[in-house]
Amino acid sequence: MTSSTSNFYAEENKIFVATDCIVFGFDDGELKLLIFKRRVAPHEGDWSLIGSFVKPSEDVDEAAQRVLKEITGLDNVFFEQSKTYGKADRDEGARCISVAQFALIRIDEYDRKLTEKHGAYWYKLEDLPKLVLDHDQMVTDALSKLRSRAKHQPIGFELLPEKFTIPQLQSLYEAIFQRKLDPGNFRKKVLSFEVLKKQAEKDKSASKRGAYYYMFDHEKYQNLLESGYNFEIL
Amino acid sequence: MTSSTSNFYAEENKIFVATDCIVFGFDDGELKLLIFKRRVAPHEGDWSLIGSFVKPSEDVDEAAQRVLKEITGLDNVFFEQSKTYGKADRDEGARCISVAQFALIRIDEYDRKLTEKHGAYWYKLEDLPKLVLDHDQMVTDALSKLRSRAKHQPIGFELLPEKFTIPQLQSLYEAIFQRKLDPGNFRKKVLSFEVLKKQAEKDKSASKRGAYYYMFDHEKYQNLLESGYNFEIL
DNA sequence: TCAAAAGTGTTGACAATACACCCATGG
DNA sequence: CCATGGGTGTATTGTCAACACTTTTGA
Repeated sequence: MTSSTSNFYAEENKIFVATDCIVFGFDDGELKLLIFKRRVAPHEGDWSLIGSFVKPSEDVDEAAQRVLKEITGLDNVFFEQSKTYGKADRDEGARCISVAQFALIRIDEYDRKLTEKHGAYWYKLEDLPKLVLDHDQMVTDALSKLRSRAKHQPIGFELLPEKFTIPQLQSLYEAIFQRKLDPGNFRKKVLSFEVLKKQAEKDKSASKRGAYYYMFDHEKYQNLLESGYNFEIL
Repeated sequence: MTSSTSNFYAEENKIFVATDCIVFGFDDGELKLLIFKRRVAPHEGDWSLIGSFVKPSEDVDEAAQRVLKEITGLDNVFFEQSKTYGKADRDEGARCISVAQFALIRIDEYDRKLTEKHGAYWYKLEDLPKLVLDHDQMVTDALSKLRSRAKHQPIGFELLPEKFTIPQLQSLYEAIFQRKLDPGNFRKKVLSFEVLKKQAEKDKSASKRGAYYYMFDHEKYQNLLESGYNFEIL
């Protein structure tokens, strides 16, 4: 704060702070987003991201965790801050800024009954309905952030089950970047990082031959990160 | 907001929102940061980033522009949002979240008298004093953001005077990335983008032979950006 | 036995790096 | 005339995309 702001510590300068979550999931070869239909005014009946006001006693990050837990039943979800939306007129109801955060969740783990109870659904990214306020923009921004992160760090793994095959991983990256990748080259690249542990079992669901399962080696990854390794995928 | 939040539209849920500016400048081959010594409580006498509360009637971005104008006299400064700091206990005075934004300014253009009047000074990045609250973290984060942006887009130009030489530009990038670059390769790379207009005059201040001035061609840059060109420097 | 997915190997084009070398000029 | 920084050319190395090829197995 500048030196001339002593009069600013006044109640009338306080404003609402919200957080909205852009929740990505991956299922059936498609990137999906968790949104819900508002059941209270304002904007009753409109589609919206999941969010909440931040309480004075809680961290902004905690607020996001709280909402997501409330709706999916999940703890310990991967979160990253996307961007803060601070236009004075962005919410016609009251002055309110919103800290957007994106989450990546394993779509096989969430609590279906809980989400349905809250009127929340998974939508394919391509056919999202119009969202309330500036939430469309939030999705666009978060998606581009997800892409740039996925390009340089293997965060994509957060969206897959613990055990996954290389072709599954490839299909995820194809969904994120919306383009086909060469199977041979993708495999070589991703294995060259040496952060995948090959399992003994195979997944036979997608082919007769079957594809070996792999697991992400968080420890090895941390070590490489700290020694400044550059994980450039694509 | 979730469906169970109607009671949240209550005055006691409002909190203070501030913005803090990480103001980078480039001078004398060094990256510098504009900070100031607080003259009012709390933390009187401590070094701090430049910032202000966001007024209920103004955009968060506007607030940053306002403060920077107040202290440097500059309008139309390059700004980018860095990150929002939302820990409940980050400011022991009052609950207050802060949206950090970094600015790049041409150090030859600012108003010296104005900054001095406000107790603000340019510090070399290497020997910054301890800053108030979580401002040290803000600087670290903004710096890493500056680096990743500078790597993929030529935002470095915002820090140089309108006319600059290739060696000057190189020296800026060396300051940003804290490592020496090969003059021949740097020149080739940066010219290969074809967004620099060569001028007729030379800068003779750094060598007897003199180096040609260049100017950034914003128009050409915009065109290339829109056609999806990848400006990867380094 | 064959279609289809998993996985391996090879190649050529191109980009990054290191570095040798010429240029211009003020002192 | 030479030290110094500006600027150009080139050889080597490494990386990436394309694609041919082999393996496996259920239907």
